[in-house]
Amino acid sequence: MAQSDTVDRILDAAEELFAERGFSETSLRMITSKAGVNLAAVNYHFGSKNALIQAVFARFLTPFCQTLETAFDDLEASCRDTPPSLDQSLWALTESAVRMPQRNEKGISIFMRLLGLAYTQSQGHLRKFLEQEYSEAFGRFMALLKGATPQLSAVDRYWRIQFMLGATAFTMSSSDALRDILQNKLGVETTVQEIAARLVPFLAAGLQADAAVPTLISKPSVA
Amino acid sequence: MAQSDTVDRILDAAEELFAERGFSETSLRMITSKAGVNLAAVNYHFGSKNALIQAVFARFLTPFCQTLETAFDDLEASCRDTPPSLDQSLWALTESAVRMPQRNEKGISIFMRLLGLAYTQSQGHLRKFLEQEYSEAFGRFMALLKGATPQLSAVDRYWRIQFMLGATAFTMSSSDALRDILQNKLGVETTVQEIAARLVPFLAAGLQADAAVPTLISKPSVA
DNA sequence: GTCTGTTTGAAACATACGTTTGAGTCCAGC
DNA sequence: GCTGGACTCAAACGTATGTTTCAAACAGAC
Repeated sequence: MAQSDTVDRILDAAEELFAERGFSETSLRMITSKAGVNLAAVNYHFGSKNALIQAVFARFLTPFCQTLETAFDDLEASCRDTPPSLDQSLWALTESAVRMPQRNEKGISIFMRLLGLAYTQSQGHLRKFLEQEYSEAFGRFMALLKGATPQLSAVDRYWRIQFMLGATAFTMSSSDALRDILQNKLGVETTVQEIAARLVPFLAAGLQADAAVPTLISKPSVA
Repeated sequence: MAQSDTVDRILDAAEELFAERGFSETSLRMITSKAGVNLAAVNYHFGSKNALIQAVFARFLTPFCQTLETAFDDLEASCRDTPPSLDQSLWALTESAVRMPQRNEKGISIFMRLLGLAYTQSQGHLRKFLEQEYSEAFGRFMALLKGATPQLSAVDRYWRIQFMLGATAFTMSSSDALRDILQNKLGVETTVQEIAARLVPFLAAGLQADAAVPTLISKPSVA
């Protein structure tokens, strides 16, 4: 075997199982038996289950963030004085995600689902790890959004970015199930790229909507 | 004690702990010790942990769906020939949520977080239970959305509804964390009502955005 | 007061988990 | 050929979980 083929097999199995079932619902025994390796191999190679979780994220997030930074460099270089538009920034992001070299056809949806889980499941160690490692790329994207929406207040922008993250993470994390439902209901096939193509205008429109007055809750008058 | 005060104390404790930590991360022992009751009481009164989870949802979801159906009745009665507008439908939903009688000040955010968790954590039994019990109200809301967006194709509408669900479920499921971050960053306090008030225009704008051509993936030309 | 069904209590049960151990295997370097 | 470090393996460890048990306490009806 190549030097520590075991490590990769553990990572592959863990990635898929985590994406399917979440972190706490996936045991090391499931992972090792799917990977066809010994139970002790996880603690030998990674140290702990938490460290394995972080390694799974690092394996796809590190190259993704490099791709992303390059895309941002290109974007900023191409329009030196005016800030990049919202569409351009969103496309830079989605393209980097879609164009990532995938291990298999499920790659992109596993990727998205893991990101969604990272936000959703309250794994303190993961949140800290991601903040430490990848805050730079995230910060650059935020700055791009800020430049593209100067009309928004900081608070409005903050919440709308959370809404965007939610729509993206949620949709992509269950994209397989949602595609199946659509296939059954309307007989329509869909690719992840098409979902992204539908998502981007939705997000852009939401982010640029007229700001509401958030302190007043009032029912719109009927007709 | 009143007849099975124990049941309510278990439900209260479970509700709060589930919202804080998720389902699998909350043990029956945490729940019973927080509730000040014996461990066996859960299995005696509810039968199993899964049944307790469902009971927690039923306690707030059943009255909520009744409120919701009434709001939908009113809405449809008030505009007999033209279908209710998108804003009206969205407001009927959020108002029903916000106006629910709360057990305490954390009530609404617990409510929202639980709904988010129900979507996010892959609890098969919960999903089945919710579909069985509450599909009617959900179906009515879908029909309202359909009437309010006749310009959208079925496929477009399908995906945009998923985007809306995602933004809502995701934001609400981490609303406490997101509020804390905003408090630290910009020193702004936020209520769940305000989040909802910001979310509605975002969703409405996204749902009504011009439809994109989803089969073509093309980078927007620079500047 | 006694009886009956309901509810509580402390303890145990079986199982699953993450982790550790220590013997065994493999292979490059000398 | 031997040695030493890297790796694998089966087994065990300690702990935590959901669930069950059965005796004790309680309540209301007669």
